[in-house]
Amino acid sequence: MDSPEPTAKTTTAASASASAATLATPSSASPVQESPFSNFLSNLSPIGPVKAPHVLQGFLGLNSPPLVFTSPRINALRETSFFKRSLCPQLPSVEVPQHDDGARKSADGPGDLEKSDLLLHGGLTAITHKDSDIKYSVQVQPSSPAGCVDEYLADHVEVDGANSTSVAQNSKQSSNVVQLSQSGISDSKKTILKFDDQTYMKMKVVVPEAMPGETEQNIQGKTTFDCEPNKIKDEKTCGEWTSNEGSNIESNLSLDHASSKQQYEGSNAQNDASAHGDESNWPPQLLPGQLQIVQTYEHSEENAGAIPRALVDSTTNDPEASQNQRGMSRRCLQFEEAQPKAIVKSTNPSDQANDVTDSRSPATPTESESLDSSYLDLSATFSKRQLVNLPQPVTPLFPPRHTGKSPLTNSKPSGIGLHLNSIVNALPKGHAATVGVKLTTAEYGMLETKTSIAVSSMTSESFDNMPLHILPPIEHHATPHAKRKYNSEHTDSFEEFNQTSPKKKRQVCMKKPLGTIDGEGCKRCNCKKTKCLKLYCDCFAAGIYCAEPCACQGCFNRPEYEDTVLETRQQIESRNPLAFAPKIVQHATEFPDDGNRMTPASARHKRGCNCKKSMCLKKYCECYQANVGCSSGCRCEGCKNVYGRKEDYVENEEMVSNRLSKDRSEGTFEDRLETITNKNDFLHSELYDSRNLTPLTPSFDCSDHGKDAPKSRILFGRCIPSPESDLTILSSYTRTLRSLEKSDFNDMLLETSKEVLDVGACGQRMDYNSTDMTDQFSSRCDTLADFRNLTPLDFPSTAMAPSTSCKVSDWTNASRLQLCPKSGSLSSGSSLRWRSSPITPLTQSDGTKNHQELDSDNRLCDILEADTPDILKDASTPIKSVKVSSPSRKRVSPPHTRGHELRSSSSGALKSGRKFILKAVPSFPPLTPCIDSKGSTNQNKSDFQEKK
DNA sequence: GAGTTTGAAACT
DNA sequence: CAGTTTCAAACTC
Repeated sequence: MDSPEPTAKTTTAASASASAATLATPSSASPVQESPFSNFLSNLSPIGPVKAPHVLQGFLGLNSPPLVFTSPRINALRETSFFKRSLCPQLPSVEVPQHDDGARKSADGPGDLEKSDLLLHGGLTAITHKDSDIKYSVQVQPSSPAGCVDEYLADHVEVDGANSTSVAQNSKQSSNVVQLSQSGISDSKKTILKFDDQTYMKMKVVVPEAMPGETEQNIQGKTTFDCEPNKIKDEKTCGEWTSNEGSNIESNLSLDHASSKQQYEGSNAQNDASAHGDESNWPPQLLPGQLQIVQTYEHSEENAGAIPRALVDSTTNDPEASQNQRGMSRRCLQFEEAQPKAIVKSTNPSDQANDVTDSRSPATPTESESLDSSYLDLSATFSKRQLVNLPQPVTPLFPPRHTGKSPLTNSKPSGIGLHLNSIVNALPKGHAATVGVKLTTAEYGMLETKTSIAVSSMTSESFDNMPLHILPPIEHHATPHAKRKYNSEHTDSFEEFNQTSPKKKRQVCMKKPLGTIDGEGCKRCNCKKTKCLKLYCDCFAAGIYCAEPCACQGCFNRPEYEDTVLETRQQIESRNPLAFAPKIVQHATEFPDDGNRMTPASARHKRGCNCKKSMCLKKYCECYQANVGCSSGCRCEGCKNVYGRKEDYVENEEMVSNRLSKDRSEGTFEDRLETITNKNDFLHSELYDSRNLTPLTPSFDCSDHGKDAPKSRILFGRCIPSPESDLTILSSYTRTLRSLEKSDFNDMLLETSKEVLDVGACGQRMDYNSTDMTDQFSSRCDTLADFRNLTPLDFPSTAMAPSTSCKVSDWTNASRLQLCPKSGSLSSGSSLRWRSSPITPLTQSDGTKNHQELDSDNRLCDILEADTPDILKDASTPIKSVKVSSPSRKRVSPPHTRGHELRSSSSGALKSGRKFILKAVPSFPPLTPCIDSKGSTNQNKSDFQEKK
């Protein structure tokens, strides 16, 4: 933890080369915040005073090189560190001033240093994530407290000054930085905003936001934060920029952090250890992010080197490109370059930058960036996917969850859980889609990140439609991009709140716009005693910030109190992981076994209602309020729910279970599939139309072409073994997937999807082939249930509970892996995808061949699964989740046990789930809308048949 | 708009 | 886990 200094020493000593030495020294200094280097730097350059701090910071980043020399690890990291260096310059300019100030302002004592170290570590971890995925950016922010950010920034700055690599950028930044430093912290911030244009402003904004979120953020961070809003407000889009760009900044920060981290680690083994320790010690918010990051880092380490380079290159290039693009380009570069790795290591920013910029096609700064980046990321991810192993590199997604803590990260990750809730409750269709994406990203890490990215890219357009200010923590914003766009569009709202802009996490609940679907969008709460920090508050429960329309008193559910909100969320989630999960889930049980029967309301309330006097005919009843029928989970008395009585539901379940048993014995698999598909389509259409619950983003809808969306939902529903499965969630995921398809990403996905489908088919075959179909199903169902349990989600919740995510994220990741495969087995259509879910290429022993290939697609599935799990979990089946998956995504848990239990319990739902699974398979073709290309679905189907 | 009813959330 | 309390929305007037 405290080792930073030692590391610095080592680094300095090691840094024999002049450039390396300069860089290294700063880096070392930056962590420690010691001024020797800064002084030295100041002396060297006229900018000195300003740069000195920057240099220090930058050097921190630079230190990595020296560090490299010092520590054996460094070698591995070196490349990354170098890349990071290049990257650092970009960020540094912005952060450096803050960092320096913050460091100085903050107690100079060792404690501060430790903090910084911790932060740095967190940043490093975050960086690793970055390398793997876009998510990293998000993670970084969330994970790293403001202090961390500052340090990182400082490092970057130093790097800029020190490194010649990113000359142009550095020059720009350095100038800005210098000015800032001179002006003073607050002034510097202001100036930064001005200077930064987009990127710089973003950086500052991000930092301040992050800082404010944390309790003890550096004074600088606070000052910046305070100042920023005003400036932002002044600038029309300040809020927007912050929010939108926040993602970029996050990415940048994350990158920087990553670079610093790597360097840092490389230089000091101790630092690494300390870093880990620090991570553990970090504030809860940070911890989750860090944890996630760490995990991802581990996975991504292989790729880390390449990625960092890419990042660095991108960053270097970014300066040249528009600032907005920078963030995006970085991400994109990371992904894109990650594969190429070789491309640039560090110094040749221009070339890479050019490439990046070229690749990008920014329509508008924010949007274009977001979109472009998303696309790029996607492409990168896909390229990775091609390898099948990609998921790991992509890893960064997790951080988003954690992001709840850090504004940036929060925005992305948190989105999921909250989104789900919000979506279910009131979010517009578009939101739902986003939610799904977010969820996936947040919890599923790499896969999620990819998907999220893809989604974000895809949805970015749709995001415009997304007015909701979803709490970041819960939902991991699929991608910063989406946020960006969203923010830009909704900046006004943000401005109102003042804060907000940067924080992506929760988006303030737009007055009514959100409710586009419902009309309400966000309910206006009227909390008086809970400060809108309890589930009593609809806004809080939905993962959104309270907005003007709210009549709440003493409201803390506002961006200004993001930290408080996140903490509270975590607490609530700790008590009930599903607290923020969507309440409405679709029941598999209702699936039309007969084929003709469509349960208009397949959706059900997770926990069910407990009405005694309202007979479920008033809005007191949550089921009624959600326009869903009561289910066996309800404890209502005298249920007369017009959407479906509890009694009827129970009967259905029984019938379904009976039929399933029958079908198994009698019907041919294909026939079933056909019938099922037909039914499903119908159901989907109904559900989709009837339900407000699953708001699709327009974009998604478009992609789906209407039909597809419903189908996809249906499939998912089928996939869900348990009656409780959330169609809505699934649908959202599918939508996201679809959106992805639209994007460039589609091609990649299609290929992968095909493979995945094949795999899924194989998996299904396996299942079917297996003598005990039921067992398999049950097991799968179990796995799904496990997933549910595992990933309560945050997706939603996770999304909602990004903060809690730390724990959740870990297990969720594992669960995902398992789930994917299992899920695949369960539900044919969705299952295929899930199965294929790359995450667990292997998870399923089913022996699917190319799980890896599938994995890429599976990621999406995973995401979906992740979402579904939450729902599922919540939903009826409290199946005990068996921790299953290992980080590697292999299935650890034995589904059988569960399956066994399920059998024994033999709830109709389970049975129905099985049927669904079979059905789902056939439905794939229709589902195609989902991420997977239609062709892929067809192939899957064919494959499946063949296998049969 | 005030008061009552209701059921979920929170607490014990 | 069950019972009680608290809370805010839904509802009524």
